[in-house]
Amino acid sequence: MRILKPEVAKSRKEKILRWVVQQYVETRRPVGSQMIASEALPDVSSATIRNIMAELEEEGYLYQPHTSGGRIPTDKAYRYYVDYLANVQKMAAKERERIEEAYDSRVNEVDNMMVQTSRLLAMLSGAAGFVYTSNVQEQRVQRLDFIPLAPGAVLAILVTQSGAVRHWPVRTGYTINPTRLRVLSRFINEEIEGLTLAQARRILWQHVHSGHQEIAGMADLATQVLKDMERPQTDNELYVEGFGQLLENTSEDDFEDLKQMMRFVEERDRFSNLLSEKMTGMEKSNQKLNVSIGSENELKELKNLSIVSTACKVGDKTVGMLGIIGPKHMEYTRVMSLVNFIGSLLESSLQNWTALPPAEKDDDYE
Amino acid sequence: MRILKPEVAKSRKEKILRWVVQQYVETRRPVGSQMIASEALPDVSSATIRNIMAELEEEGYLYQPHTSGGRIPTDKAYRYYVDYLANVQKMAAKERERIEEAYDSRVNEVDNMMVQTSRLLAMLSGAAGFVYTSNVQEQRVQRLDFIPLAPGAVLAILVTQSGAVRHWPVRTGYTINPTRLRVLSRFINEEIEGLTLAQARRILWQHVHSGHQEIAGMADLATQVLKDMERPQTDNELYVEGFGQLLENTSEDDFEDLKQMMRFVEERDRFSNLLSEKMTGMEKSNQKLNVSIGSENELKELKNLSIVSTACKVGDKTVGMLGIIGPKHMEYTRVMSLVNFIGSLLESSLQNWTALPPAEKDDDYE
DNA sequence: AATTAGCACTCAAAAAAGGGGGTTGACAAA
DNA sequence: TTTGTCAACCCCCTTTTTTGAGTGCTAATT
Repeated sequence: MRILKPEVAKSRKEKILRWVVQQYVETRRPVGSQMIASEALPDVSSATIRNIMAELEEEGYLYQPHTSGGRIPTDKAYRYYVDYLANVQKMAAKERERIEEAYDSRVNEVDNMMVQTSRLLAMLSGAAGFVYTSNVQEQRVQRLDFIPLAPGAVLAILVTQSGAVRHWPVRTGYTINPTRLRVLSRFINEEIEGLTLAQARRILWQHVHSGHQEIAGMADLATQVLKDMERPQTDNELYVEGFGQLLENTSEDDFEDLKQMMRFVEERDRFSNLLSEKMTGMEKSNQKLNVSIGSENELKELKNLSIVSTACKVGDKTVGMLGIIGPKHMEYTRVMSLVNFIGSLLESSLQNWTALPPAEKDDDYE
Repeated sequence: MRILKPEVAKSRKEKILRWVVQQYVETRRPVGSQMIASEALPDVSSATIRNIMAELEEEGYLYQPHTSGGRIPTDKAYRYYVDYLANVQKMAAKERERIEEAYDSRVNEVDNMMVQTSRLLAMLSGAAGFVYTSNVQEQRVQRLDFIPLAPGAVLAILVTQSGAVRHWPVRTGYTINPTRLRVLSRFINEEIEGLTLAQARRILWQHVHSGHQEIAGMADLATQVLKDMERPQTDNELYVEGFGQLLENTSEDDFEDLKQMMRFVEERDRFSNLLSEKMTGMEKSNQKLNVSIGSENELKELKNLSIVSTACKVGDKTVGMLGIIGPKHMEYTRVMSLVNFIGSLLESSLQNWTALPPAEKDDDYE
């Protein structure tokens, strides 16, 4: 993979490439040979650097927006930078602590971990943060309960083993005897605990159709609940926060890019799909941290943006992803370690609620 | 209040003022006398119009950004426009239907009404939409239930009479017998149904301290639940969606304004406070639809933005607000009727779940 | 063979220099 | 009170000039 010859590479070519990337990320201006000569490599003349940069251009790492006026990194350069040049540094202990604290106070403060995590990501990265929970249909049921709300109305509450809670109101049209409701709930829980939503639905359908006695008279309710479980539920799976942050750290040049990006992200489906694909991809290759640079995303809307994401596991099951999306010219080293770290925080937070002794049968609920 | 003399006003001055506002909203360019003369008032010469516009300027309705080159409306003009000139037109029946449909399918599709409503507002207005739920502490409890999650962990579920559902995990540290949990739940519900959260907390505290038998041994749990109820919960009260929309319909000139606005909105607290104040203000003056134009907001971040909002009632109690926030030069007539309409939709949707026969005692839950 | 100095050339960005078009204020006439 | 007219204004757009950093190339140097 390492394309550049070791000797030259290590000593100069790589150094120059790294410098161009860093400089460009910092200043957002094409980098020229003089600048490098004077600030990074005082012992080498600008002419030499020009030669090297010409080589780098030929190899596809640099690119001149105009015949003269400095060069800027290509996607390939960023990729190389991320893969070989950016030392995936651990974050300073002090910073870790600071973040950890912020995380704890936020995540415990509010029931919705996902939103808070996205927000924290955004705040710390200066880009937009997201948390994506993988397809709910594949998650496993921990409990499905019903709370009588009012005559003719019941609140269904679904808890998955990955700790997500989903609730929705169900209209039955008629009032259900609360005792029977509890019986139903108990029955259902015995049947479906630990199954995926999809499986659970199948089982329940069978029972509804076979007119199981515990369900008798409540077929309506059961049917409705099933229908609601079935829904793609696209929306609640994806949390994106911090457009403001992103805007903040963006110059007017990127206005159009941002517009496009937002349009894309606000079509939740497309962004969800992207993340879903990415997730399975990462699962296959057993990758933990992923960086997708510009056109690597294969979506024209994202050609000037990068996504840094990490898979989020509970036990050995990938349950979601989280990360940030921001301009291609971002501080990869910092952001990568940040995403990495917050990912681990969320994981341990999830673990807290789910990796408890496998949901022991407390079916003496009666 | 009506400052302009009726005769002149009705016939010309107002007409010109209205025309300037509408034209400016449409084109975003200063409006000159010729334009008005040729397109709006062909029977009047441009010189006359100049005179009138000079008056309007003197009275503070118009303002010249440059010594020549047309005039643009001041905040005062927008205010006048909104108050007297914009006929608060009903929306076309067809459009109403269309929206109603969209609303139904979205709101029923997903458990989170608030987010969906915000999104719909954004989509239809082209600005950012928000829904704000007023201070949870004042909302009334419908139910508080517990679902055993795992040994040592319980999920608390709170349903308010305005239909909001809040849930959070509680760690007890030790496993609670589910039967006793149910007893507790029943006991609590008997005690606090219909009270405000604040009241409920007070009552519960008393019981915890007096060591009521139903609570015995579960003081830990109760205490934790109380603590969680007590939290300001600032975050879950405010939903803002559609920055993308807003960006979309914004020219590069407003970039800075937008940045400021987003910064402001993403500091949830400040925006919440603003809305909270606005809400009490509206409640006092018994106002239904409110429009705050530019500097009327008394926040420099919003000096170029307007907020159109409506109070949202369940029964006769104001439970929240919803509306849109967008550039000062928006189509007020359209947006106002839109906000109005969607407000009524949300209201009736809430009513559906809450104004049912006053939550009959189904305490035979046992 | 690699490096360097020097030179002519290129081109984007910034500054300067025109018009054009629409607007205004003023004033005199209707 | 309204209107016609006109000089002056000034934003906006386009064109031109200037400037400065950067490049490629070649010949000289190490």
